[in-house]
Amino acid sequence: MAPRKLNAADPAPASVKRQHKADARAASSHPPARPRPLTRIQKEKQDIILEAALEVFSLHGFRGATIDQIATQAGMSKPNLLYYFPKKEEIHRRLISALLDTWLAPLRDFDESGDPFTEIRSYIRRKLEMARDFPRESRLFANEMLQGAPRIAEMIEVDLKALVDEKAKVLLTWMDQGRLSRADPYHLIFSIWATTQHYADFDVQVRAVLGKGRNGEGRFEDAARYLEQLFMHGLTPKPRVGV
Amino acid sequence: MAPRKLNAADPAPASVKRQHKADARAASSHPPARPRPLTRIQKEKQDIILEAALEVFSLHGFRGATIDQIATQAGMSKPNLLYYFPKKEEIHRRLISALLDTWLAPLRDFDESGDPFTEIRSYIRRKLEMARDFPRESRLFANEMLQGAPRIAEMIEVDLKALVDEKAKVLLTWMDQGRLSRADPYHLIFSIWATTQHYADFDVQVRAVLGKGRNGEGRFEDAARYLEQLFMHGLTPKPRVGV
DNA sequence: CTAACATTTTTCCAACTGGTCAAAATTTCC
DNA sequence: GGAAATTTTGACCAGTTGGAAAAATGTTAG
Repeated sequence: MAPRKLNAADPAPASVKRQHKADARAASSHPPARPRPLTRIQKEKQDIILEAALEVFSLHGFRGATIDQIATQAGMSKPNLLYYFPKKEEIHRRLISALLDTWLAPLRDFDESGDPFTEIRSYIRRKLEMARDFPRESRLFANEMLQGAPRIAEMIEVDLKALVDEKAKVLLTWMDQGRLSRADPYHLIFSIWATTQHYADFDVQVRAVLGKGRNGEGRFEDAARYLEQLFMHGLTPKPRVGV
Repeated sequence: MAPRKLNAADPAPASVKRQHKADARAASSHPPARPRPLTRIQKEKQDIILEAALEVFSLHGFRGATIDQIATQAGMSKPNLLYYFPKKEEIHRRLISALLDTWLAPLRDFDESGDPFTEIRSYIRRKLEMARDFPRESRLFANEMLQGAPRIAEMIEVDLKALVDEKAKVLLTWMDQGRLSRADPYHLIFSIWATTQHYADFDVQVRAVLGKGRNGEGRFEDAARYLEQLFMHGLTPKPRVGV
C-alpha cells in the first residue's frame, strides 16, 4: 500500500512554512521546531480535499480549476480549505507526487528474471486496471503532460528516465536471448502506456464510439483481450515473415 | 486541400449575429441580409488569431487560456481581437470544427478495396505524420477529450461513431476473408489512435525519456518502424501460435 | 469551568477575467 | 482630397479568482 517513492517531493518543510498555529504545539518557542505531529482530523480533512481536488483538477487542468470548485466538491468553504492548504499549487503538487508514485509501480515490478511474455502481459493488465480504476489520476497526469509538464519536468527527466532506461535494458536482454521479437524497447514501452491510458484519458470518445450497448466493464475486458493479442503476436520472435 | 466536412458546425449565422458594422455594407436595410463578404484583411487577421489561439488553447485548455494571452500571442490588443471574434468560445469552436475535419481525413481514406496491411500501414504513417506536423491540433483535441468533450459530444457520438462503425465493418470483412488476424476492430482502431497521438500529446515525456541524444525527427522514424512492426506482426493471420 | 488551542465562518481585497464602448487612427472608395 | 467605412486603441466595468485577516465557534486538557 505504500510503495517506494519515485521522488519524495513533499518532505514537509515547504508545506509547513507558515502553517496555522498548529506547529507551536507541544513545544513553546523553538525556531522552526518539531514541524507537525498532524492530527488525525487534519489528515482526514486533507484527504477529503485531495480527493475533491483530484476530481476537479483532472477535469479542468490546473489553471482551469478553481479553489471554489474544489471547496464545494469537498463540502467546505474556500477559506476553510485554504486553512489546510494555503496554496492552490500545494494541493496540485501533493496530488501529482502521490500519483507518480503509484503510477509507475507496475513498471517497477517488471521482473528481469520472469518470462518476457508473462511480464509484458501482466504489465498490460495492470496498466489497464489502473486506467479503469483510477481514471482521474490518469487524466491528471495527461493534463500535466499536455501542458508541457511544467511542474514535474525534473521528475520525468531524471527518475522516470532512469526507470525506463533500466527496463529498456531488460527488454533488450530478452531480445538478445531471442525470447522476444527485436524492437525498439522505448517505443515498446510507449505503446503500452499509450494504448492502456487511452481508455482513461479518452474515455468519452471510447464510450461514444462503442455505443450504448458495449459500455459496461466489458469494455475493459475486450480491450485487455485485444491488447494482449496485439502485443503477444506482435512481439513473438519469428525467423521471418513471408511477404 | 479542402476535405469534406465531418460536421459543418460553423455555418455563419451564429458568428455574424452582431458582427462589426461590416454587414450593413453593400445592402442598406435588409433584415438579416447578405451575411458577409468578408474582406481579405479580415480573413488574414482571423487566421492570425486562430493560429495564436491554437497555440494557447492547446497548451492550457479552454478554461485555462485567456483572451489576453491569445491577443498577445497574436500581436494585438485584447479589444482588437474581440473585434474579430466577439466571444472566446467562438474562437475555440472554430478551431475545433476545423480540426475535426482534417483530423479524421486519414481514417476516411481507409479503402476497403485495398490491401489490409497496406491500408493499415499507411494509416499509421499518416497519423504519425500528423502527430509530428500538427501536435498542437492533437493536443487541442486531447484537451477537449480529457474534459469530457463538452463542446463536441454530439459530433463524436454521431459523426465519428458512424465513421468508425463503417471502417470497423471493413476490417471485419478483411478478417472474415482471412486476410487479417481476427481481433476487435474497434479496439484495433483505438490502439492506432492511441499509439500515434501519444507522440504529440505526451511529447514532453517522450523527449525526456529518450534523452537528448534521440530527439531529432529520427524519433518519429523510429516510432513508425516500431509501430509498423508491432501492428504488422500483431495482426498477421496465423493458424495458431504455439504456446 | 476555563484557558489554550484548533477549526470554521465572515468580511474583505487586489489582481485578473471576459467583455463593452466611444473615440481615435487608418484604410477604402469615389 | 475627403467622406464613409473599417480597424485599432484606451478607458472602463462587473464578475471571478486566489488569498489575507480576524472574529467567532468549537474542542480538549487541566
